[in-house]
Amino acid sequence: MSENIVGPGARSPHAGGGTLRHHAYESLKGMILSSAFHPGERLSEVRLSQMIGVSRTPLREALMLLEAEGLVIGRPNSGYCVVHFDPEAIRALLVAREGLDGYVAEVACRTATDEDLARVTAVMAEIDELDRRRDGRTLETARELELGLRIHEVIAAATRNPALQDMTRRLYERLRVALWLEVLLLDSWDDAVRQHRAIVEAVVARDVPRAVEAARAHVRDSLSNMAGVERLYRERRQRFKLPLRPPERAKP
Amino acid sequence: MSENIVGPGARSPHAGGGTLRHHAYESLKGMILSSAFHPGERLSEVRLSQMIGVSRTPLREALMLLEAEGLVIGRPNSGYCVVHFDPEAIRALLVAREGLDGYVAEVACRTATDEDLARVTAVMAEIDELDRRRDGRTLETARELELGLRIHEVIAAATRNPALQDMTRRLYERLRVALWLEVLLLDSWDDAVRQHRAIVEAVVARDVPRAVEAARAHVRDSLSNMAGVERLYRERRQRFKLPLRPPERAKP
DNA sequence: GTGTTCATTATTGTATGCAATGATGCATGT
DNA sequence: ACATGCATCATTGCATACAATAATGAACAC
Repeated sequence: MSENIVGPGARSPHAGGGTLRHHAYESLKGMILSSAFHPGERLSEVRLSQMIGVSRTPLREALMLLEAEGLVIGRPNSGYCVVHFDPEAIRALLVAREGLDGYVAEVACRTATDEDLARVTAVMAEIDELDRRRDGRTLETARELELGLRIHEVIAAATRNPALQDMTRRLYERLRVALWLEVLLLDSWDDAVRQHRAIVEAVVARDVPRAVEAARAHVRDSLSNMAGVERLYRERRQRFKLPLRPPERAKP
Repeated sequence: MSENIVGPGARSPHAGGGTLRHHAYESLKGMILSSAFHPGERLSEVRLSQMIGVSRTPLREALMLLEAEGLVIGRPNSGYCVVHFDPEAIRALLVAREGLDGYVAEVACRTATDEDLARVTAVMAEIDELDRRRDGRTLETARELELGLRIHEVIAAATRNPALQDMTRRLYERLRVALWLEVLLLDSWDDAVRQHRAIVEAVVARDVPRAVEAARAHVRDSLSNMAGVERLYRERRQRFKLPLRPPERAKP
């Protein structure tokens, strides 16, 4: 559950598991990605340090790491807040993702070992398996999201390129909330399965043009879904009476 | 001179100019990018804090930011060291750059405003200007590098996509030392001018396929140069009696 | 009623002290 | 001579205390 995308192989910053900074980092990231805070909510250092049970020093360091990853934003002398669901920013991230995923697929076609492809196939099999069981209408949104990320993770790993893996990992982490909303609010699972299968088949066949196009089409679909996600999200937010961009302070 | 790639518009982490952390961050980054330390050199927190004139706390935070950007690496309870010039890692970064630059060119063709294109043209004019003056064999390596980065910066800005700008900025920062060695050790200026012109013309003409191919070819050229850079670098390092990978400690 | 000013308060930024962990060198035994 | 174990030392990780800055609210003038 605490697995990152592109789990082992792409070290998270100062990966040491024993340190309190690492603990604070993981805890906070988990809270944020599981929507424990309202979007845009202000993050008080003392409150968080008490919640997590560490001093302010490691907590501040964790906050800075998370800012570097784009999950929180902070202005000097003004503290940090959770990123809000900003449709425009999400669209920009998705546009970037279209290029990155396409290129990752392209490189993976060329550099993947047979083991890499086997791993990709294995994850795809898990997706199919979930798809079969799902006919009974069992709600497994969390597992859907997890597998949807995993398939991209193993494809990125198949590039054997740490830089590409890193960029992929960062991008998906920033998109995670939005993707979560997508699978939660929209029922895009069937399409997702089809598209993932198309990507996997093309990569396994080492068919570069087809893989690139499949990967890009997948993201474009996600992009066109975002309009609907935004609408549903706006409704939900209104129900909870959350302001649009809560802490947006005056800018000089 | 303290201008980042993708200067204003892409905030550096916790961009506040007044804080000591920011000062420490900028100072350290400057030192590293100007090769003030040997590659792989160990960075003692107390020594650095005395050099820069701040306490350990903001310095530690600056180090963590730099780690997140890939300029230093740190292992828990063991401190930080400057990244060493690792040809394999550089190649991986350049492979990633090929995809990113190609995609940036593609998006820029579609989304650039006329002002954006004017800025691109302006920087290209500066390059041409430098090229003309340079016939007199005046050595202006620093300016060459600066303009070489700037042209990519303004093209990235022309995408109007913060995510792509951010990824570009990060990638070029990590590559900066390698690119510096490239223009310093090899005399690749003439080729670079030609390639930059090809990219600019294609982007200004909004010719997507040509722009993508030009951008990619430029990076591929850089990639094939790296072999030579590595050889020359190895010689230089040997002259200074620097070990290959200084602080590589045993891994369990 | 609205806008402005100032004092209060809360929160962040920085410095320092202590504890814990890893590195270093020497002595010792084989 | 080489390896092993131990003691010492340096350095990092963390917590806390203090200073500086920004947010908050009340009082006041218009």
